[in-house]
Amino acid sequence: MAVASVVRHTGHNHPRPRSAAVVDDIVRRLSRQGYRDTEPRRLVISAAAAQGRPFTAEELCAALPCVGRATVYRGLRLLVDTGQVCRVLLEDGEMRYQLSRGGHHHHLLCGACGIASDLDDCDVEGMLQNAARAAGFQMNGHWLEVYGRCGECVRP
Amino acid sequence: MAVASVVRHTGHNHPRPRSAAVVDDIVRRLSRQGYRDTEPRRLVISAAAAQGRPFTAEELCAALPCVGRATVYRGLRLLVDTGQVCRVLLEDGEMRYQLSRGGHHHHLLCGACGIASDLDDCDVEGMLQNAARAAGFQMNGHWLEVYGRCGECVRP
DNA sequence: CTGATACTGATACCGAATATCATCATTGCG
DNA sequence: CGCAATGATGATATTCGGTATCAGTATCAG
Repeated sequence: MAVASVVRHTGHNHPRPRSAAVVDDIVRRLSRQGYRDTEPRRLVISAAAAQGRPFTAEELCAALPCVGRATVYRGLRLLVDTGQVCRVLLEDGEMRYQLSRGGHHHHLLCGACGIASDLDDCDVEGMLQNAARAAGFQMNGHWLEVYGRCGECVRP
Repeated sequence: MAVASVVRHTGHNHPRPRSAAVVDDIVRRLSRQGYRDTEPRRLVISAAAAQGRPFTAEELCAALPCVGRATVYRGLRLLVDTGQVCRVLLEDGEMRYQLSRGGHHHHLLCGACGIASDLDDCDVEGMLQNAARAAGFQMNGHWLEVYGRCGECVRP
């Protein structure tokens, strides 16, 4: 794959593919938290960024035959734990992953093309707070996924 | 309606637990769909009904040492597929199960005691429909879990 | 440069879930 | 009621996703 062959882990000034900026960004954030900047880790991030739709750990492994399984799994877990990648729950219960743009948001999951777009501006929070409080429940978090068809798949 | 006096398919006449009505109810619904009324299946349903909080397949197996693993897994899957049992997604991504009272509802999951109570009267549906439509998305389903502390755990 | 140490990756391992298949139980039907 | 058809069971083998191990390596602070 093109991306993998170009990305380097040293600080050289090569012309980079556009996903390189995203990778750099994440690597920088990780560095700030004490995590090292390594090539396998960059490859994992790069592959995650290259996926067009929510992916599984196994798919990442398949996309990175040159990186050890354990490393892919560890890298993915690190990204999830640090919030760089968010979990995406499919309608059938399968768990997948997707690079996160950060901030609170939910996913609009298209059952046809499988793409997950983000829904940022939705105030379920307040409504849920009220409903939960009415039930004597102190809410401090929620998980929401929305399923259906994206615009492209509805009107082809 | 006969209040469940005896278990029909075995020679034993155990006194029925009070959950027997629930079990009968589910068995009847399954029968209507062509699934047989068997003792192992009843045991699985009964065990599922006896759990006080969301459970895993393994927990059911442990609670039913006299029923084969495969049978427990098959039974649980059947219950999920037919809507008798609903999936409960924990905050950390773990999937558990719980007997469903039917009808559309969400779960208020207490992180302290682990109990999942139901939230029936909440109109996230409409709000989500609007938000999704605004994003050019045709919504036809959603998954929502609410996390926090139940009344008992907040004020002990 | 250099040492401390975080990281890697081949492999072994683990646990959850499913496939197999001979046997058994349930139910419809005569 | 009794019998055949077939759905269900359960011991076992197997698959599969994910983690633990650990010797060797790369990174980065000093």
